[in-house]
Amino acid sequence: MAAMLSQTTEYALRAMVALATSSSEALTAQEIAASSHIPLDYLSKVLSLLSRAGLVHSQRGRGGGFQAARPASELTVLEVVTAVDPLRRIKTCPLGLPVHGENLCPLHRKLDDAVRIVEEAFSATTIESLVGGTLCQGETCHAKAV
Amino acid sequence: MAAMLSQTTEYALRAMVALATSSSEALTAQEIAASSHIPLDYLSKVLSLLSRAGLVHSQRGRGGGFQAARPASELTVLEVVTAVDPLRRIKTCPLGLPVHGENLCPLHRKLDDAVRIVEEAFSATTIESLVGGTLCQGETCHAKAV
DNA sequence: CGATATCTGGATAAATATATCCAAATATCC
DNA sequence: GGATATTTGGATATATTTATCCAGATATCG
Repeated sequence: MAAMLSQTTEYALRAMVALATSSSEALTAQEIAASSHIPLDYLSKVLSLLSRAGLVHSQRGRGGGFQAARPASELTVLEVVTAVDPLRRIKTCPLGLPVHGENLCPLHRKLDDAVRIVEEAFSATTIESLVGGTLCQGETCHAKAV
Repeated sequence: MAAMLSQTTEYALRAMVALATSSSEALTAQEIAASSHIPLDYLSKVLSLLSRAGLVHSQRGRGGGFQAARPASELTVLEVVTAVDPLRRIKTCPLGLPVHGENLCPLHRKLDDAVRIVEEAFSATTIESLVGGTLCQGETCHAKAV
């Protein structure tokens, strides 16, 4: 029953969209958690991953919070995914010894193809392109849903 | 750290390829487990799912085993995946109330797009097309890998 | 019918992902 | 400097996935 992307990935993307959407200098974890419906304590871990990956800057203490390290127009979905829960390309045979280049069996070549096309789609999608339609982001989701 | 596809899915596909590859009437779970390097007891559960979904026929007792219910040329990867661990299209906003049609926010529309293209790729891939290159299937994987 | 081989399915264990709790470090404000 | 707000990170709890164990049902063979 596994989704294609983990919950951690979903949270990381929501958080980056929240940061990209915000006009203020920085958002606290609490603010992001509230607006994006993410459990605060878990979000803290995810933001920590994003911080270590260099995608956000963090500031401790009163008045602190998180800021995107780069403009949303220069940040892709793939980078966010990779920071918290990388897509795993199949490079070697999962059954045995390493197999290089094109030497995967047809099954694993096809499965890797699927990962690759998702990778390509995500690398062509900026966080900026996810901002604007406020429907599933924050409170407005409930307001506008029917 | 989640892969895009679950271990269960990987096993189900290996098993279907094994059944499609075999020339004999039926394969026992033990034979499939050995040739495809799948834990026997776990494979039993997976084969049970495939059986309930009608993708394989099972026969109990001595001389029994599993057979593909349909020719491999008429069975797609998507059907196998769907039988054991369905891809979950995003149809409603994961944050709030149901949102119909095109009303997902940009983030979830993009994520659903990714699921959709994988779905399309898998529905265009037959199990038959996975048979033949024996590299990552069974013992030969170890033999030919360098 | 008895022995054997096999699937079926329940119970349980181990590993991993997700979530929660809370103390410590750090920065700001007064 | 003291009070407060915040990130950081360790410890633990819960849920889910994966794996294992084993008894029961069922079929074949002699």
